[in-house]
Parts: sequence; structure tokens; C-alpha cells
Amino acid sequence: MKSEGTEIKIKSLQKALQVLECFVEKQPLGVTEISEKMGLYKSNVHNILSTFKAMDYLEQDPDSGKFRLGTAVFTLSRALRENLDISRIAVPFMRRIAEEAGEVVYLSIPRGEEVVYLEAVYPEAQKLSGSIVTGERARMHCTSVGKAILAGMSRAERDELLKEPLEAFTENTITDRGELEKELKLTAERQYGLDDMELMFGIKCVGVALCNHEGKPEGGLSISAPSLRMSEEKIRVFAEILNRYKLEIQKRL
Amino acid sequence: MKSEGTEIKIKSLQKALQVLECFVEKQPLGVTEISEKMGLYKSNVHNILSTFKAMDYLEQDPDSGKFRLGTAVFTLSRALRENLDISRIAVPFMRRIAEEAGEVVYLSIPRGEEVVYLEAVYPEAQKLSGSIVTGERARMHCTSVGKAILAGMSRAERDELLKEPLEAFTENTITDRGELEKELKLTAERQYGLDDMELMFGIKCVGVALCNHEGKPEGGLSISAPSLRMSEEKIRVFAEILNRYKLEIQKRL
DNA sequence: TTGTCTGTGCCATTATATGCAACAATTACT
DNA sequence: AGTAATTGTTGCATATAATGGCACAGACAA
Repeated sequence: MKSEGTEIKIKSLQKALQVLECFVEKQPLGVTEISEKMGLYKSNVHNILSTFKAMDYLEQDPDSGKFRLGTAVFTLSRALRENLDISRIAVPFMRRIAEEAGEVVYLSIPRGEEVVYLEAVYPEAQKLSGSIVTGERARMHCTSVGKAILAGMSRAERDELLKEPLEAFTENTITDRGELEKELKLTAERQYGLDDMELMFGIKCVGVALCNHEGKPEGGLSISAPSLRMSEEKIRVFAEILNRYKLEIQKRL
Repeated sequence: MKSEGTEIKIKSLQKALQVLECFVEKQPLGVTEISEKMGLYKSNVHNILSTFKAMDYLEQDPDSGKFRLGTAVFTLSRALRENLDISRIAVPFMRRIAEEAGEVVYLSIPRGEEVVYLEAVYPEAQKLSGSIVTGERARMHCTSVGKAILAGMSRAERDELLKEPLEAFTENTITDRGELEKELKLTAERQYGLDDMELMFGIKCVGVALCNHEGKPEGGLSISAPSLRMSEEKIRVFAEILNRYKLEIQKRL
């Protein structure tokens, strides 16, 4: 059964979801604010928000009347995560990686031309709070895992994926397609991806891809740290750790 | 600004969300399966699923054609969690509670007549995987946190909330409204809620409510363990730990 | 008070989602 | 193999239902 019908069939649903996604950028939001931002009529937005509220996707502050995200989205995300067994497999190993490296470890999965961060494990030493990064997205050309995944593809597959222009996020971001190819060649040779402050200034990352038995990348592991704690030598050490556990995890995928 | 308009204004959106929620129970799902379960026409369901797919709320397996949840719901849930600062405040304390108690600690928040589990922290000894419970919901009358929250309310507030009949999940679940009142009186006196295998057979929980400066319950902490590790004495110890940290957390709410 | 925000309610018009049938592509069965 | 019963997908006319426009009520500031 082939399937290529990625089309918007129900415009009202598309619009409603776009309204819902406004809340990712900012919370709380009011009816008027959204209607202006999206160029819709207030009554229209009001109807959408009311319905989302009745379905628990939004909550409304009784005093201000403004809306924020509700718990239904949380329940959906649990169901999603339950379905991704890469989390279950990788997290125990991530704990050990975090201890060996002494830095934060991320698990991400490729989706389209982006990677989505699924899990974050902090070393015991860093008593940081919960993984806020979880659920965040980033373009592939400026992340360590993204590069590692891209490096494992054929040129044709890459061209298919990287249709959008390479956006710059810092002054280090690679924006030239040819330069990226050279970087990916290097990535493939040394067996790890490196993000040298290309997404966030002051943060460096080392990453590897996690592939299934067919060789298809299903996710990636990365170690992230402030550049001051990421010397040339540390990078080599981290890459060695990641590649060691990569094999362990891939055996179980 | 008053706000009481909790009405469904856009039926097609309600229907679409109901379709989406089918995936919480089971994944993957096909067009036909959903259309039968919901009494809708196949083309209708197909249009809904296609739109969700185009918006990244669903993914489709290229081979089987069946659908599963997509990463957009994950991004939304991150935004939701970011907004709930009770997580940020409580998680560091939960780590310490987990170590002291040697058992799993949950953070949940009340929503309507249910509690929604936000975070789970495991003790170092238990090398369990990620918090799958996160996002799950449970009725108040059969959970330790739920009872602790109910015990802090007036009888009128409780009657308003507990309109639905008290469903039984195990043979221990309290289903009689009068008996629940007695249990809640006891809960208030001893300063902690107890779930004595009332939700899941073999699992006992001790829980307390977390209230803001106005005394309104904003969440709850609970320690959960198999009944064999939950002796009378352990319950008292756990309750003491929880109440100790409860004060610390409430100061920061 | 007055002016200007907010979210909410109403209603006619028309844009749009739906119901239905037929299609194509798998899988299961004989 | 060959046939039957699945599956997801497509197109189209009709009628439902979302929209656009305006008016309203309460909150807040000047």
C-alpha cells in the first residue's frame, strides 16, 4: 500500500492547529492577540479556542480570560513516547554516558530535515532541573547528530532533504551547500559529528547517529557542553564514548 | 473578565481531536479501523488523518499505510511543561526525596476530577527507564495525591467535583461516597493520603498536596511502591519525608 | 464619567466538510 | 495461481457548518 497523499484536506483543522501552535512561542495568549497575528476574525479565533478548551487542549485563566496550553497535549505526547522504543532502549545507556562524560547527553530523532530532541540525561554532578529541551527541534546542518545522520546518506538523499536554504543561527553556522559537503565528508571519516557553536553561541556538541539493522538512522546521541569544557582532547574522548555505546544500542534496535 | 463559555463551537474540530485521541489507546491505527470505531465515513476519516499528517501530528507507515502519532504533539507538550513552573521547582526536591525514600516519586497536578502525572523521579538504585507514566491520568478518589487534595477542600467543593460515580479499578477501590468522606477525614487528620492498592493491584502510594500561598492545591507529590515494600512503618516514614519537602516546595510556589 | 481595551454572542451567507460510490493496490484464502 | 476481501485513496454533488461582520458586556485606565 503506497502512500503519498500529504495534503491538507480540511482547511478548518489546519487553521485550528496553526492557532494552537501559536502557544508554543508564547503563553498566555488572548483572542485579540491571536486574531491579529493570524489575520483572522475574533469570533473565528474565539470559536477555535473555546473548542480546544472544551477538549482540554487549552486552559483559560478565569481572571484575565487569556488561554494557555492544556493537559490533553501532554497525554498525547505520552502515547507518542510510549510508541518510540528507541527511548526505552537508549535511556539506560545515556545514564552511563552522562556519568562517563560528566556532561549532558541528548537523544534525538530525525524527522524531515530536522532533529527532534526526545530525552536529556544530566550527570549526577549537574543537579539541573527537568529536560526542558525535550520536544525542541533543530535543523540538521547545524547540529552534531544532524551532521552524523546526513553523513551516512547518499548525496541524492541529502539533496532531496536539504531543499531549504541553510539558515544561519550563529556566525559559525555553515550556510554554503558546498562547504557543508566538505564538513560531512570529514564527519564520515572521523566517525562523529561536531557542532562548533553553530546553533548556539558558546555551546559545542559531539554526536553520532543510531541506525537500525537496515542501516537507516533512527536517532542520534549527542554530548553537549560549554565550549570551555570542550577541548580538542575532550571531543575525541566523547566521540569514543558515544561510538562505544552506539554499538551497544544498535544491537538492540 | 468572566469566562464560562466551555462549549464546543466547531464540531469538525471536536471530531478531529476525538479521532486523534484514538491513538492514545492504540497505535498504529488504520482509516477503516477508526471509521468503524467512531461511526464515520472512511473518506471523512481519511481527510482528517491526511490533514493531521501534513501538520506533523501523525505519521504514516509507508508500507502498511497505517498511522501513528507524530512529533508535533511532542513540541506542544514541551511548551506546556515549560509553562508549568511547579515542575521546575519540584523536580530538584524530588531527586532528594527519591534518594531518601529509595522509591519512585511522582509529581502530579489536579485537573478537573483527575490528577495528571507530570514527572517521575527514580532513585539511583532502580535503574529504570524514562518516565512512561508522565502524561497519564487517574481519578482522584483512588490516588494518594487525589485524596490529599480532596481532603483539603470543603464538602461543597468536593460535591461539585465528584459528580461522576466512583469507578472501581480494584477490589479495594472506595466506591461509596460516604465511605470516601470518612477516608478523607482520616486523610486530613494524619496529613497524608494513602492509596492502598485502590488503583492498581499490588501498588501502594503515599501522597501529599502542594498548595500555593492562597492555599489552593496546585499539585501533589507521591511515593509509590509494591505493597511488599510498603509496611505500616514505611508509610509513616514516607509521609514524614513528603511533608518535610512539601513545606520547602510550597515556600517557593 | 468616558474611552478603549478585553472576551463573548448572534445570525445570514457562503465556503467547506461530508456522504457515498467507485478505484487501485495489498493481503488472505482457496 | 486465481479469486475474494481487505486496505487506503480519489472525485464530486449536496447540505451542513464554519465564517465574517457587527454588536454587546465587563474590566481597566485616564
